[in-house]
Amino acid sequence: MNRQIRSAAEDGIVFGEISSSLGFLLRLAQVKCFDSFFDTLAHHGLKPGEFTVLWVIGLNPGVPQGAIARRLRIKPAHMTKLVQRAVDAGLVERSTPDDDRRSVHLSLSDQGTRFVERNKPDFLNFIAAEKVDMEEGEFAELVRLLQKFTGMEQAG
Amino acid sequence: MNRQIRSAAEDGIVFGEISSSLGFLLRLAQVKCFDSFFDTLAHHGLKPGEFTVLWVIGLNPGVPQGAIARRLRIKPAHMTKLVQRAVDAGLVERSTPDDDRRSVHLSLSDQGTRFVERNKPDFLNFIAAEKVDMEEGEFAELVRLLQKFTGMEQAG
DNA sequence: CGATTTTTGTTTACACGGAAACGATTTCCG
DNA sequence: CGGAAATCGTTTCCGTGTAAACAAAAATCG
Repeated sequence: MNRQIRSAAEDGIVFGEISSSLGFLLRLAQVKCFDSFFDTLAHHGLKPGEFTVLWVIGLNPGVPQGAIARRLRIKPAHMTKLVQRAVDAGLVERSTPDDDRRSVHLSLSDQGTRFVERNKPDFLNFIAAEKVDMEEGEFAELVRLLQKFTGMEQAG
Repeated sequence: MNRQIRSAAEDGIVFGEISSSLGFLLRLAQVKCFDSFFDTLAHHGLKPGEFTVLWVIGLNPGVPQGAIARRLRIKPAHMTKLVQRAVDAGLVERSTPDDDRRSVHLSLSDQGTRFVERNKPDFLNFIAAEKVDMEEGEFAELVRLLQKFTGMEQAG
């Protein structure tokens, strides 16, 4: 018998060197987080990226749309649609400054501010709860290393 | 002057607690890996997931399609198309075992085997090169923690 | 055995995100 | 100044991945 075939049939699938690939592991980890996010926060009708954008606008009122897009690695075409939906929902307000009439600056509306404030606890609790599967120190270390890898150390 | 607005205008955007969110960091990290992948391996005409599937089929010939989909977190509907393209490209062969005629088992064709063998070095070099931005030990630790988080420790 | 339920993969319809082309403005320089 | 180039955001079009409904086969169970 070919042991490799048998083990595959038993779902003992072998991954080889790819199981040390950062990109591969990141995707698996992200899917896991994503699933967890929806299990926990689906009832808010929010997707992770949507809440993140609201959150960042709230912390940086008047920020140029393009600046957020660059920092969050959201492509301009997508950012336009994301912002459009948020404006339609009454959560975000656009303004065009006189000193550069190409650009669009973003702020939360009063309703948007209340929305973020109201959902903030759940969102932060979710961040805290992500670590359930790991030992405390290891989770902190994982976050630290990812911050370093992504260059997010200094933006807290 | 409002310091927060000024710093935003200078792109000194503040992220607050979200910069410790695992999901947020994973997305940024994945985008970074993704960009790096295309900078390095675009000329192969491969996307990361496509090569990964070929790789895993190569290591587990005759593996059921659904088993790969589950382990790689690829949804069945997507898996069907992915496999269809690989079959159309002559890289993968389907077979329906007699003992379960619902299922589909996958193997690399001769051409697919040669393809994986030929591109393996570049792919593995890419995995090795991902660590350029970090210190050696930290990169290894990051991989270890992600393996633990995703439950990939034992599948190497 | 025969009807119901479960499993496996496919089809269809759609949402998300991106590339390319574009319009509007600003900046750069000759 | 004035034309060329760069920047900023939007629009259009398309590829990718998903959910839902489906078809076929196998397992379950009365």
